[in-house]
Amino acid sequence: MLKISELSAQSGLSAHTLRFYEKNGLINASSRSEAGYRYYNEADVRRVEFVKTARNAGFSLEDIAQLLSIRVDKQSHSCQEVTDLTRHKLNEVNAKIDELQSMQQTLQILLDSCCGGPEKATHCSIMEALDEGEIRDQARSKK
Amino acid sequence: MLKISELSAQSGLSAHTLRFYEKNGLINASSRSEAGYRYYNEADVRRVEFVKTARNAGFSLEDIAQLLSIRVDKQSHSCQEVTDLTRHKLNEVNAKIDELQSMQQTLQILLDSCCGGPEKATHCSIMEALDEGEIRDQARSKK
DNA sequence: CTTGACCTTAGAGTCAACTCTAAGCTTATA
DNA sequence: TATAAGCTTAGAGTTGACTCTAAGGTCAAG
Repeated sequence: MLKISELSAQSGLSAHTLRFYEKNGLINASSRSEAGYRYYNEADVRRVEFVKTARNAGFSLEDIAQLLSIRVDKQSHSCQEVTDLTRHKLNEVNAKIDELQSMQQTLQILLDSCCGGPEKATHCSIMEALDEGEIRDQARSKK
Repeated sequence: MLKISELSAQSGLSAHTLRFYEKNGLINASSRSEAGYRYYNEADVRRVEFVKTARNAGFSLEDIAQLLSIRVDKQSHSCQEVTDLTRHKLNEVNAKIDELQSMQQTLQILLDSCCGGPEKATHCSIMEALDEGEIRDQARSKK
């Protein structure tokens, strides 16, 4: 049984974050000491690791809550539900990458166009490009 | 001279956003009617367009404030300042892309590994992979 | 028995970039 | 002249994922 600081050390998540995840229904300490201290058993630790792994894969806490509810009762859920979540997340990630790559290109072009020296910015080609607005408009994701 | 709703229509930014930008020192209406209505002249409109363009390129509002302060007094600033800002932003964008591409790969591998069918999730390989934590750890950007 | 490290809670604060609300003027149209 | 559309402000709310604070209880070592 681990105390919260021990789980924190082991998992790399702060005690604050562990409590925050608990408040949001993601994890739980399966028992408490008389004084109310959280004690985590092996299953708790595995659940925390699951959350960490899913978070690393890019899932939001809300997504993870869904994945967890599937995890505790796999009988009642299908692979399709899991792939749907995953595909949806992948689409989001892809959209974000597209957006960033477009910015990357723009910024690279700007950088390449400018001398970058100690010259006065009076004729700086970056400033000119921004002034002209010659940069293609870009779908910006809202959320 | 444009009223705020007219500038809004022309620029595609909401009146709310225009006021918000003003509150943050990015833009200004160079004059006001007797009743206090904002009136934007051509220079104002150009400044708003500059902000829009810079935002599309990926600059934060804080970056844009800096770019604007260079813009109004190019004599006192060098190309290097401008490229520094741009390079810094490019580095941020590149880091974010790396992070997202790593997620993309992970998610794609997960998706490829799972049947995605109506089968019960009892042996779902995505759930298993998340359980095993076999997914490489990933630097997650803080801000 | 005291000190200091650790634990508890509810709740507030942070970040960025909006987005919206309320309450009250102003202006254009019918 | 009445109505509706549009403008003003200060200030609060949104989102996601934390991060921190305050006020207090607990526990092990010296």
